[in-house]
Amino acid sequence: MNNLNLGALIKDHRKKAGLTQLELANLAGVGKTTVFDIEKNKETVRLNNLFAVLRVLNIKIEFKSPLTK
Amino acid sequence: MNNLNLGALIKDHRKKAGLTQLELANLAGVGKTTVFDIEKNKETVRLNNLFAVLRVLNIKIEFKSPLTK
DNA sequence: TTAATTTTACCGCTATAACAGTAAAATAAT
DNA sequence: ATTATTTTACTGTTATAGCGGTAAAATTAA
Repeated sequence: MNNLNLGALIKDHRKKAGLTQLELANLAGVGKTTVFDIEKNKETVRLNNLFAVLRVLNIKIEFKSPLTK
Repeated sequence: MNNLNLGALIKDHRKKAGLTQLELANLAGVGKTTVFDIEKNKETVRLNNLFAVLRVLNIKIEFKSPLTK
């Protein structure tokens, strides 16, 4: 899905990992502004930056369609 | 997963939909270069552009982690 | 084969994401 | 309450994604 709550999902995972936005940003190798934007569901972020954040939080992406099922 | 074959997945769906890169780009409201880049697994594309392409092809995204399971 | 289509790969230009500061809200801790 | 921490929201600058145009490969159709 075009998950509009991706930001909330990431924030929740970050909190449970005991990380601040700045710590997550440093671990992911992105700027703090980018983490802030991602958690605010700003969809103009770049895919590589999102991937870097997801990797730190151990969140996997799956793509599904009628063809892949 | 940080699906490295997202490009191939999209290309496959596009082909099965009988669309050219240019047609898909127009339907998604992005430039042809963007579709080309996405199919080449260029991860610096912007999330909104990827979402627009996925929507046209009816591909859904899911995020999974030990916490969401 | 040849012709038509599509994909790949450039180009220059424009718009803006990403960045590190900074500072003010908001939240949490004492 | 006060203090410390974190988040939010700006800034100016820099790097580059995205764009249409073009043209050459590659692929497909005739």
